[in-house]
Parts: sequence; C-alpha cells; structure tokens
Amino acid sequence: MLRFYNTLSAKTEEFRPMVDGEVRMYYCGPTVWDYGHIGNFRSAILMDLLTRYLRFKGYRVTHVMNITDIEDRIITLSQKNGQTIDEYTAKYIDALWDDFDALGCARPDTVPRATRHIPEMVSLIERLEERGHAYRSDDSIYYRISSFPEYGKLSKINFAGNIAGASERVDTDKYDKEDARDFALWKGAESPDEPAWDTSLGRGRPGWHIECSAMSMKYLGETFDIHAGGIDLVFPHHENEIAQSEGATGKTFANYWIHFEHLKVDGESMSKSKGNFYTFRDVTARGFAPVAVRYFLFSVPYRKQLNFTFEALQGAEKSVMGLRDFRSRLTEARVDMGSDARLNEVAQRAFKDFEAGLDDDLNTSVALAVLHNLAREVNTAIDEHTLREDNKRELLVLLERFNSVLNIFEDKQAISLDADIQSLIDQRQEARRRRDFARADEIREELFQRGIVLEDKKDGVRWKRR
RNA sequence: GGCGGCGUAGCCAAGUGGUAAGGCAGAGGUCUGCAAAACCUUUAUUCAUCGGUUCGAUUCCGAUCGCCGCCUCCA
Repeated sequence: MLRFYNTLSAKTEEFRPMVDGEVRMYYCGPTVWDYGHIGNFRSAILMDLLTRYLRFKGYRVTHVMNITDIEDRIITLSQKNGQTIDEYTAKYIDALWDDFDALGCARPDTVPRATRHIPEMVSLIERLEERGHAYRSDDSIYYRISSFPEYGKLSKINFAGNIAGASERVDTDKYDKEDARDFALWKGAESPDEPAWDTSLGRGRPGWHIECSAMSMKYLGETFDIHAGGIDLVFPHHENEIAQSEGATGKTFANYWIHFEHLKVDGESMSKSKGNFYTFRDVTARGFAPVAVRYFLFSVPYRKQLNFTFEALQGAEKSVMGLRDFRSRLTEARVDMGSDARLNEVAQRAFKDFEAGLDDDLNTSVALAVLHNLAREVNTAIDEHTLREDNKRELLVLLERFNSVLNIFEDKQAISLDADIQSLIDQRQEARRRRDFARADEIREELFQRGIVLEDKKDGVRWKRR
C-alpha cells in the first residue's frame, strides 16, 4: 500500500488516484536561469524517482512539469540584453535538458511554457472576476483573498501572528490593493517597450502564480492527483494556486501535495555569499560522475533535509560504483544450471522489502539498504559458487526492476574498447603468463592512466572505466 | 514576532515505546605474483543536554542549547 505525506492534510495517507490505475501530476520545476544549483536537481531527481516508482507500481502516469519563463527577473534581463523572452531563456532551457539527461531524469510528458498559455491565463482571470475573486486597480488585476475563506489551508499560515515580522518587509507593489495579502493576477504594462501581451485584460503580463493554475488544469483537468514542488513553494505560490483554481472552479484543485525538502551545504544554507553555492556543473567539473550526484541526492528520503558535503558525495560515488560492479559481476558470472532455493528466497525478500520501503512515503534510504544487502548476499553466493542459472536470470530481472525506479546502472549499450587497448590487455595477459610481472604492471599502469581499470579473475581479465 | 523541520559513530544517514538499517572512510583477515574486485571480522552500552511519563525512551512530554526553512517571484 503506497502512502504519501500530504502537505494539505498534514498526514501520511494512502494514495488513491481519482481514476484507478492512472495518476495525473504536476510539478513546479526548477528555475531555468543560473544553471540551477544542485539543490534544484534534488527536487528534479526526486520527482523523476516518484514518476518512475508510480510506473513501477503499474500506474499510467501523466507528468506535467512547469519551467517558468515569465517572471520579473526574466523580463528585466531579457529587456536589458535586447532579447525577446524566448531568445533569453533558450540557452538556459537547453542547459536544463542537458543536465536532466546527464542526471538520468526522464523528460516529463508535457512541459508547458507560460509564454504559450496567455489565453488560458486570461480566461481563468476572467472567470475569477466573474465569481468576485478578482478586482482591478489601475491597469492590474488582483486576487481578493478575503473572498476565499479557505486561504491558508495548505501552508497553515497565521496572518495575525505574521504582522510583526512581516512589517519589516516593505510592500513593493506600486498599486493600491484592498488587502496587503492580495496578490497580482495580471500586471499592467508600465512602459511601451517592456515585453507584454495585448489581451482582453489590457496590455500586460500575468502574475507569477496564475500560469500554474491555468496550465495544470488545462493538461490534467480541474482536479488532479498530485501537485509537487520544492518546500519553499508552499507559501505563497501553492497557496495562491489553490485560491485561484478552487476560486474559479469551486472544486478541489489537487488531492495530494508533495513537497521536497531543501539541501544544506556543510550544515549551512547554500548561498553565493557564503561561497558554498554549487551548481551541478561545478560538481561534475570536479570530476564527480553525474550518477553519483543522482544517487546522493535521492539517498535520503525527500522530506528530510540533506547535508551536502564533498566527502559524502565521494562516498555516494564509491557506493553507486560498487552497485554497478555488482551488476556487472552478476552478468558475467559463470554458473551451473538449476536453482538455489535460498537465493530464490533472498531475491523475493529483496523485492518485497524494496517495495515496502518505497511504499512508505518513498523511503529511498530503506530501498537502497535493501539493494546493498542483496549485493552482499549475491556476491557471497558467487564467491561460494552457490549461484545457479535460474537465480542469475531472476536476479538480473530483479535488478532491472529496481533500476527502472533508481536509474543508476549503466546504459545497455556496451561500451566497446578500441583495438589498441584490447591489444594492450592481451599483451599484459601474455606477460603474466611469462611471469614478467614488471611488464604486466607497466601495462596495467598505462591503461589506468588512460582510464581503464583491470581486475584479474581466475578465468580471465575484467576491465572497467575509471 | 508567527509557523514548520532537524540535532544518531570521522562523514552521509535510516529507524522505532522493547534495547541502534545501509553506504563511505578506518583497522585486521581471506583471495591475488602484486593489485583490483569480492567476502569475513571490527568500529555508537549509545541516539545534542537536562528533567518528566513508563516495567522499559533514541523513539512520548517539557525545558535548554545549536542548526535549517517559510512568512522576500529561491527547489
């Protein structure tokens, strides 16, 4: 039984999709500028894992992810660079997909862009006006929070207690609002040359929150199953989305709200001023494999803050490479026909425990512990020659199943060696036969320098990339 | 000021009212020409501190200290 912690109810609940066997979910994705720091990718990776796990469980999943391309910063910077919004955001979006690919994150089914959904947003705002949830002030349109009594149900925000601390923060909106809490649905254009759209609402651009309401409902329906994102989005973004969508439709917007916790770096918050701000590209530039980053970022359950240190990342890399070695070793193991009953049991138990771990609010730590325990038991069996053909076949299928969720093993395409390297390996084997170990070690060292690591086995030599 | 989360070995950490998963690093060993890989043994009488509840608490309650987040269009 799959259970999730639902931010809305503040409880861990059994997951029941609206339509049996089908899950519709929306993810407020990473920002596209600044080549997202590693924390961004924790969310993206966890979202990928969630999608994969739902598919593992047999659900048909529709995963819609938003990458904001209308935002004050983008407007300002594109204008400053003399570029259109599309020109400005293109390079960041390309980089984002490159990083997604490198990290083994599947592309979501739909990635709608705010710039392509202005009409949907306009009509949603008009619906809100009709129902009395919106009002105009100068050329802008605001959401009337007082018209939506349930406002605050997601973030459990207490406005009364907020006044003292919030008073330090200056309200930067230039227009008159009925209530300080009200937020912009539509911002009227201030100058003729700023990027803006001419619509029935006037010339301007949408507020930040309306795109997610409009796009999620367009692709998933007025009520859908899961809405996910970083924990920082709970307030105000997701709270406002609920106000907008439920205000317009009168229906529940999303049944489950899932929020990913943040990353700390060396026990501190990550910030440029502290000098501990790392992008995914900074990390790979230091020689870390992307899969190590992936493994590390999902190795701790999503609702826990994870402390990023290079020492821990190093550990994750060793750990995931060990699992890859295990899979290769299993693939290459020479075994006798038949089946070992105990190993059969080991495999079945591993499958059960893996699923039980992830069923429990996506406890990835437990799932990985299962995988490591399995690796140890099977490695022992290989050493002791108790592994049989049937076990091997079943275990490889099992690892494939696990990998359909984790996506940490190497691609199926065999990495081939060039003839030159193969020849060196052969020469070394010949030298070893002659007991010319000096020459053998010399070749091994040379191959190591070229990124090939050799492991001598009883029945030959194994190689792998460093 | 309001709301929320966390503090478990050198590091990353799971976890539960019944006596501490897993990984990395370290130490010793088996194997190996030497390595590598793999395996075995070992590494927290103890879960920030102090009280309380309980037959029993790391797990529940209270206080204290420390850290993180939201209340700023930052995942």
